[in-house]
Amino acid sequence: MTGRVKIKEALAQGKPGQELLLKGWVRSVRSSKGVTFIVLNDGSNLSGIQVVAEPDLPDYEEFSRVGTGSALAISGVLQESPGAGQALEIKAGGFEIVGAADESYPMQKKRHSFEYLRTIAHLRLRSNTFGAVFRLRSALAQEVHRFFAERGFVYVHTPIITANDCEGAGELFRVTTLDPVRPPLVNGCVDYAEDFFGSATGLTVSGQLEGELFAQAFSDIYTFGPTFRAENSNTARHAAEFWMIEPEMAFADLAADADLAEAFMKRLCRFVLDDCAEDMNFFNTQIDQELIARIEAVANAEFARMEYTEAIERLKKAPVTFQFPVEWGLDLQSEHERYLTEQVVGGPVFILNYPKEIKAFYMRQNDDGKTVAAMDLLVPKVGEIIGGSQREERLDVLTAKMEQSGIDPASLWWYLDTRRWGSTPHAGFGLGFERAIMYLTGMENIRDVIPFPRTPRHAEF
RNA sequence: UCCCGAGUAGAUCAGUCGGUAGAUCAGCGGACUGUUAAUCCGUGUGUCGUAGGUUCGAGUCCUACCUCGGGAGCCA
Repeated sequence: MTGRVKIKEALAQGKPGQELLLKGWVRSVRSSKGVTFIVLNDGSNLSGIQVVAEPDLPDYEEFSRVGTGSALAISGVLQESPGAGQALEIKAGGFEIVGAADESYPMQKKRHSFEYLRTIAHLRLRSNTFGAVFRLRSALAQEVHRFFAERGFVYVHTPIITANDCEGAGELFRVTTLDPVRPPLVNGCVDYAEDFFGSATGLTVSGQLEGELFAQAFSDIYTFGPTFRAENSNTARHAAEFWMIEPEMAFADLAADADLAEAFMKRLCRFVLDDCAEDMNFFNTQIDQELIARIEAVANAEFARMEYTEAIERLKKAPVTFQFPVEWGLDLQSEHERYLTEQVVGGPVFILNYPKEIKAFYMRQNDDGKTVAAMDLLVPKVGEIIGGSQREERLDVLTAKMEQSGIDPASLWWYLDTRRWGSTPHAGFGLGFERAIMYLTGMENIRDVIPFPRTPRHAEF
């Protein structure tokens, strides 16, 4: 007998007659007088493996009464299964109850609501759905790195603690070592000069600005790390802590940015279909029956490109009434985005060149004086999934935009320095990792694709 | 933060006109020689979210608060 083997390996590479040692947790027990079946799962796959025991097994009685949730070690022989539902199973020759679980184990064999499972986030990991979600999340993260590595992108770890919230994107979580009850004051305000970093600091809301600095030295870079927003938003799509992927390319314009985003999205779709097939089939069966067809369509699609101005014209001509107004100069609402991608295009579409008033200060001013080189990628069912832009590389234009936006250029002197010496046209985009997972799995709540989600009033586990 | 909905057994829910608490599943006990969320028989379970109020009487009506969910805004 060799050492412990993962169940996925045993099923993929094992041959009938082979002796195995398996370890995992009990998902279900089906017992009758002459035979007992236990589904054992060790997290390596969705299905687990069926363990068969007959009364000749030493301590058969104890085995047949083991509780759901128990940790077991099973030694036995792999054999072809006469029953339907699985090709291989293991005939138990010996077992050890590594960690017992009694009847108070909160997870039942039957289906639970996601709301209930969130209250036992430490145990929901042992369910089919969350096993599939977090296996896929792990595999997808590794694929993100492979995608960029193959293209020669440098992976940057941008700071998590930062003194700049200049993007104005969301509220900052404060980071401080000052006494919250009696902070040092100067002129009635908290004196952050006394604080740990000598200035007011918080958790990062984006690594983009630092990413741009790296792009001006390494050409092509990406960040992939945690991001924090202290917004009090209670929706299925918002979390206070989430992971974001932000590539940035020097010597690149908006078209190159869209090309990268298209290749990236298609790659992620292709990957989960090919390499997470068992889990994807589960999602397709249990969560969203059109999932695989939709992801397959995106993987094979030619992404359309449409000017914002044209998008507005199309929406105005649309034979449907929208809840929100459609007017050049206004931002697109979710209903507009979905109409464009689902009805007008029938597939993924980039909307390009938005009015400058509704976009961030760092986006590149177009020659028309009215728009900036921004892009949003819209996909069926969710709307916007990627947002990006070509950045303003001209020092004078950028400085003026900052002043118009109420940002003190002096506070971002280092950002402006990259425009001062060796400035290049450059572009990048941002993708919320959890939103990508939601899209690829059909899961509808961000709290169910983050292991231990942080949302207003929730930092448990 | 705003709007809407919900909170009853371990889980998911029903509860009529205000009259004193119910189903299914899980669990537990038993049966069963190949099951697949096994099946069959038997069996128990309650601070009805919290605090007030109306009433002879409140799970049910009223008020406030708490929590959760959905939608919106904001966004990734």
